[in-house]
Amino acid sequence: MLQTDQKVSLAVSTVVFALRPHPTTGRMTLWLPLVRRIREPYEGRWALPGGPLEPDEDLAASAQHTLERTTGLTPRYLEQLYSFGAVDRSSVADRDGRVVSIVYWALTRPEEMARAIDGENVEWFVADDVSGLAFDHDQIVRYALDRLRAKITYSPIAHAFCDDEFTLAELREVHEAVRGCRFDPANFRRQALASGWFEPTGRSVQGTSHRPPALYRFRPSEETS
Amino acid sequence: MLQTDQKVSLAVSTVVFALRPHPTTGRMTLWLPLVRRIREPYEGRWALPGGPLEPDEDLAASAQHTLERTTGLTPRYLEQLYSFGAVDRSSVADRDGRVVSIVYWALTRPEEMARAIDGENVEWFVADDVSGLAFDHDQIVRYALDRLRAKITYSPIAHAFCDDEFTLAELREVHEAVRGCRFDPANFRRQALASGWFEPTGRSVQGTSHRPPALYRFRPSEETS
DNA sequence: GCCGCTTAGTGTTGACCTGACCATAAGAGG
DNA sequence: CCTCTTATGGTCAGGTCAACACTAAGCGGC
Repeated sequence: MLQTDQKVSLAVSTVVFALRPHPTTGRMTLWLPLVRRIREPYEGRWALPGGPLEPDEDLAASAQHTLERTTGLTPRYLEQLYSFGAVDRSSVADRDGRVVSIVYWALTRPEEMARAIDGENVEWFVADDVSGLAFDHDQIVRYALDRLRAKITYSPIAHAFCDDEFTLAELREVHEAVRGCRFDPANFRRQALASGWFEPTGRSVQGTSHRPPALYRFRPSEETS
Repeated sequence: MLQTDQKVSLAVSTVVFALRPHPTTGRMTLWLPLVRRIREPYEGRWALPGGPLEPDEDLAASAQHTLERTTGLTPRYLEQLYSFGAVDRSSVADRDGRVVSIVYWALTRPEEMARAIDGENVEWFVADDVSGLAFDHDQIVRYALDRLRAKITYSPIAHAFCDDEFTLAELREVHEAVRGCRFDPANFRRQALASGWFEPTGRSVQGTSHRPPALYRFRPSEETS
C-alpha cells in the first residue's frame, strides 16, 4: 500500500438518461441510473456510475466500459460533459486523496432500463427529483440536465431516445418530455423536416385506430470527418 | 525517481485569445500565446501554456496560476473547454506516463499582450495559422477556436476583449474579427441593444473626426446564483 | 355503408426577426 | 459653407414561428 505524495487521481463517471413514464403523473420523464456506494466516503449513498480511469483506455472508452461493468448499459449517445475537480469535492476532510472526475453524459432507449436493473445496487430515479447524492453529484446531475435541455433544441440528439425508425409523434414526445412543455404537432413536424436531420423510410405504422403515421429515420450527417 | 505503477497524471492548459491586427493584412485577428517546450517530449516545439495540477488548487485556479506563472497573463474570461485524454496523446511511444489535460480557454485584452512577452520562451501567434504544436495541441487550438466562434454568437463574451467602456463600433469590430465577416453597423447596433447585455454609460468618445459615439458597458446579469 | 372518433398531415395568417439599404445627425477640417 | 467620416435611426422585403382552421385516413359501432 505504498502511498506516494498526495497525488490527484482521476475518475470517469457518466450521467445516463432514459425516458419512462413518471410513477405518479404518468407523463414521460427523464430517469437516470445510480449505484449505491459500498465504501467510504459516502458509503450507502447513491452516486453516478463511474470508476477510476484505466491507464490503457481513452476517456470515452473508459466511460463506456465502466458503465457496462457497473450497470450493464450500452448507451446510444455518449458525450463529454465537464470535468469536476474542486479540491474539497470528495469530502470536506478526507485522506483518500483528491479525485478529479471527468463526467460524460449519455442517452439510452427505454428497453435498456429493464436490462439494467442489477439487484440492490443499481436503481433508476426520476432525474429532476434526485438529491442527496454522494460527492458533488447533485450538482453534476443538474448540469447534465441543463446541457441536455439546451442541446436538444439545436441538435438531433432526441433520436437517440427512439428506435431506429420512429414517427414524428414519438420524436415530439421526446422533446416534450425533455423540455417539459407541449409542442404543436403541425409546427413540430415542419421544423423537424426542415432541419434535414430526418428522412422518411417509406414505411408507416399499421394498426392504429387512426390515420397511419409515416416512419422516419435519422439521416447521418454529410460531414466528412 | 521512485516510479509507482503507470499512473495517469493530470495537467491543466489554457488557450488564451487576444485581438491584434494581422501582421500582413492589418485586419484584426485572433492571437494566442504559446510557450516553448524545454524538455522531452517535443522539446523545442511550441505548446499551450499549462502545467501539472497542484493538489491544493481547484481546476480553474490552477489554470489561472499556471498561466500567470508561465506567461504573466491574467485573463478577463476563463472557462473550461474540454478534457483530452487519448491514450497516445503524449507521444506515440513514450514512457513518461500518460497525461490527461483539462483545457481551459480564456479571453484577454490587447494591453495584456505587451506585458506577456517574456523573452524567448513565450510568443504570440496568429490563432488560425498555428500548426506543428506539441502533443495534440493543434487539435485543441482548433477546438477552442470553434467554441469561441460559436459562443460569441449567443453570449456577451465579446466584451471581454474590450475595455470597461466601449463603443458599439469596437464591439462590432470584435465580432467581425472573431467571425471573420463584416456586419452592418445599424443592424449590429439594434441587436446588441436588444440583447439587453449592454447599457449606455451616458458618456461618449470625444475628439473623433465625426459624430461622437456613445459609450456602453457590460451589464452584469440578474441571475441570483 | 354511414357516423363519429382519433391522430396525421397541410394551409393560412399575423407577429416578429433579419439583412439590405436609405436617410439624417454630428463631429473635424478645409 | 462644403466635404468627409462614422453614428444612429427608418424602411422594407423575405423568412421564421406560433396559433389555429382544415383535410386525410384509419378504427369501431350501428
